[in-house]
Amino acid sequence: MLDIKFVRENPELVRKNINFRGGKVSVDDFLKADKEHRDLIGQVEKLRASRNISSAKKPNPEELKKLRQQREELKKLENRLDKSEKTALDLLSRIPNMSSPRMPEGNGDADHVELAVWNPDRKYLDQNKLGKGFNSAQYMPLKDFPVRDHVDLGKELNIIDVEQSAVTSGSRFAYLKGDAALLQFALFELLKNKLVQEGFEPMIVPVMVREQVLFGTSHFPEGRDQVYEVGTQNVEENQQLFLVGSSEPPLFAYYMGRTLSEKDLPKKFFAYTHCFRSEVGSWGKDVRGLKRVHQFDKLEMDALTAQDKSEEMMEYLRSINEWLMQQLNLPYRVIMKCSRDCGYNATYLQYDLEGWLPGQKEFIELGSNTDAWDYQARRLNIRYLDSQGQRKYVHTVNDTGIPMGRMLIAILENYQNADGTVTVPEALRPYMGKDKITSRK
RNA sequence: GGAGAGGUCGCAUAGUGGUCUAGUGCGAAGGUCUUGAAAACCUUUGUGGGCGCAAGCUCACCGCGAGUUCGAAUCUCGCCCUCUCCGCCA
Repeated sequence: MLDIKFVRENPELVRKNINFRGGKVSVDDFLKADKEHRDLIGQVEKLRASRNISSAKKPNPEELKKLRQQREELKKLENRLDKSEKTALDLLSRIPNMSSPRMPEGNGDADHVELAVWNPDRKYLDQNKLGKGFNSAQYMPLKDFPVRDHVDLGKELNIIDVEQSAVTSGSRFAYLKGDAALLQFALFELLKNKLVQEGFEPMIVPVMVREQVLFGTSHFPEGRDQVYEVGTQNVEENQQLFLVGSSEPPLFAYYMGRTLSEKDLPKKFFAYTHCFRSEVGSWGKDVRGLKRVHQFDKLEMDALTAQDKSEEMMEYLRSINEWLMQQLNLPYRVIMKCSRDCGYNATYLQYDLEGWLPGQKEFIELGSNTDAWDYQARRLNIRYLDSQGQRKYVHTVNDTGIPMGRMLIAILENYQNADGTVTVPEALRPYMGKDKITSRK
């Protein structure tokens, strides 16, 4: 969340930014609750101070009577204090992050700014051509035969089964078999090796976490309906656990409450986890195949940086995204997301990586690269001591890395051949042990 | 699932209702001494919030949350975590 003092001192800037981002929370409501809270703090502390003085020594019976009365008064005030604090904090936590000056204003697809467009044959598109009104899809490669989508292809090759998953689990699940499963492992190997070489720390993390963790990364309160709650029956008493939709919450929460040293920054790490998403609100949309499922696997890259270093980190993560796509020889673009479609409240600036699908003739989102500035760090209370001994909040940057299911879609559609086989991308062959996926019925 | 032990300032430990404004040791920072260092000695040493231009004043924090009390690290209840043992188990 934002620095409470910043909001008090710059209500106009914050209001403008909420509007820019299409938020609904009212700054005035917050300021009012905050003022009430601070007034109550003053009253409560005055009472506590006088009590502390009176109780320092054993009071006489007459004083006791007075003090008993005072206690009741204090209790009432303290109740009001708690309530006002919760109200103010709840409102504050719903205010979106301030936005990068680079973030374009807009509502959706037409308003994102293209940063790079690449295809395997012609490489980068001239930067000067990018911009509003340019249709980069026309630059992307097409097939000269009827293209099957990943669901048909997966069925023909007997490597993706969404019929049996419908029986076992319902809609929005999939079985990956044989070469599809091997492809996923190969993708993991390719990026994992690169990240280890780049000095990222490999992590295996809990995928069931407490509310506090999801609040910390600002997936709560606003994104709560996207998250699965675990029933309490087989869980420790009074524990409400949630299935994560991303490894970002448990990864960042690993450093929750800690003060790091500036010389330990940046910290780069990655995790490979299942991700669970309810997808309420998108019922009926993208229901086919692997595109939007309740459970998928992800290799995610995250980083903690010193202040003023997160933008650099974001570019670095983007360079890894692009390295991966170029290793795989997949056509893609990188876009800068616009103000009313830039992920969640924590976003300071967001890039999306989109792969090209020659069958659908459209781009598919393959990942988000988000600079959250100090927004998550403040909630998670992750700080560092700078070289002057000043305590500061770190900046957090997170990047999807590889969303396995969707990357499979991109590979299957781009690498299919007219005869129904799929060529294995060269970079994955060492891990696949073959160069072609053929039907194995 | 059952039984027991424990959780106090960076670390280690003391503290079982009011000089606890949490003591002591270690560590760390500064200083004295020294050619330099070590040792010794002296001083300092947490986090967060509110008020204030500031100096400063004040509140909260002893795993977490409730409660008892004029007053809680200390008493009561609930919970969490760690360790040991039994049971079950990949």
